[in-house]
Amino acid sequence: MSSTPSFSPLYQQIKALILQSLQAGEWKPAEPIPSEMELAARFHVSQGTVRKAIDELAAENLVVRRQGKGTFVATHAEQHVQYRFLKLVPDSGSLDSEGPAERTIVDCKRLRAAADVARALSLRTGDAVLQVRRVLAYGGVPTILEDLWLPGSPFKGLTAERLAGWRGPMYSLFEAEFGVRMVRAEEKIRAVLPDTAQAALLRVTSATPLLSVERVAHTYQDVPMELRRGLYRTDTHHYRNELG
Amino acid sequence: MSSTPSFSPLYQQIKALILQSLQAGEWKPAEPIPSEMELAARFHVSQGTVRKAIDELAAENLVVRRQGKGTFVATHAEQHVQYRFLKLVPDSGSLDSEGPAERTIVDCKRLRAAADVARALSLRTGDAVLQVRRVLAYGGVPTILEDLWLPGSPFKGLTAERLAGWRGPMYSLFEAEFGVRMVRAEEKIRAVLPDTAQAALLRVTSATPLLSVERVAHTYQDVPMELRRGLYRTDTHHYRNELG
DNA sequence: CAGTGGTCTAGACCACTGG
DNA sequence: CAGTGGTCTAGACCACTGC
Repeated sequence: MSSTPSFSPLYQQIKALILQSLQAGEWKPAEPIPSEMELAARFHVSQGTVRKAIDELAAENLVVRRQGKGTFVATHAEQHVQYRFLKLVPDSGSLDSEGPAERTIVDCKRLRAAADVARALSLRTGDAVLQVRRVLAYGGVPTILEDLWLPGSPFKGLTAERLAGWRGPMYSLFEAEFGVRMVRAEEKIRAVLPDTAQAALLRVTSATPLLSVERVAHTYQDVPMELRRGLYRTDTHHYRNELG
Repeated sequence: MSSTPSFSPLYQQIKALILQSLQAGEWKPAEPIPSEMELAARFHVSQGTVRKAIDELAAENLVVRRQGKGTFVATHAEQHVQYRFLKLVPDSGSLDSEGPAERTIVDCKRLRAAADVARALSLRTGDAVLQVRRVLAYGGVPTILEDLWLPGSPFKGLTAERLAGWRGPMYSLFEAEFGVRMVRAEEKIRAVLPDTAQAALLRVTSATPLLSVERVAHTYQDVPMELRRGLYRTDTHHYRNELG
């Protein structure tokens, strides 16, 4: 029924079209997308086909279904759990018994990308990047030290003040202020010892083993938009993972 | 159309019924389950309803769909990738460029469960458990040291010889010889320093930070059936995780 | 070729939300 | 109440597998 050429299941084509609209910003984060009926009419397919397309988008966390209300563009802000990508949890503390993290921006500057940073972000060595270093503390105990690198152009105008003044997850600032939506990420985890600067910021000795978590976060189309190197203290917290 | 009482969507009830059959061993690992049409007839529902039930089972990796052939009971054996639950990968090596692990059983004995082990396995302190210690090496380099605890009764008859003689993943031995199918697991990851015995087995100094991975693996109904504490060297490998 | 899972449709009805 | 997503059905046809 659709006029789209090529061959793949219809619902995949519909999914791709919806994805384009999401990416183009036709609907803003946390806003509803058109109803299944409307989309079915727009694309000249049955509601069931639209449904299957949206089912996949929902499974990939790009969109959130809410019965009786509609389907909404996913966001890192009002996410039922904040910090969607952070898997570090307190050892004993039940659920979110732990208050919000106390955040401190240690450093924030523009510089030219080193080779490894450039490669991770699909830039060329020497391209402008923004580097941020911050510490997250829980109950006064510094627990996470993060260095992160962002490509210069999409994040033009991002400053330490902007970061420090923001309430809520950093990724929701990226969405609201720069239109950059992180959709998927991959992490490489190692055990390391901190250098003296790192040890000082986390208030541990340099003989304390720490979790090194290197994350590359991607927007749509698997475009890498952030490199983040975290050092996690694991004496009071642990990295929690589910295996299916 | 179904006669099952209570209220939940029909396809959920069907899913539960199929799950019961899986659990009861009506169909063995790697064997096909009845076709959608047959199941629809058996349960007096439409094929579409069975389909949705099976879709969920497939999403949970309990079952594998193969177009034109049928739907098969998932197994840890012929899994397209072996070691379904092992997320440690070589740093540079592309995919499975790395040969199979060289496995060494260091120890295997029956003893009474300590409090922490008992709690993880939902046993009582002092209940019989089997404890195994083994080392996995890649290219002659010992990389993983694992201690694991299994509840005594389901694994009656498991010996070091049985383990050492088995080709393929340990979980596929559990399936084939003891009818125990691990379906889900959760891991708690920390950075630690090894004690002297651990350091010796991995041939590192006791100042080498290692990844501590504590896994609890569950069968059907979320019954815990294995506690596994792994120490991973992360100088040549890393723990890889995907975040959706 | 027959049998399997995979797609697509059209229509009915249910459950939840909000005005 | 009307509008949304969620379930269920029945039937047609497609794509892949193996005999």
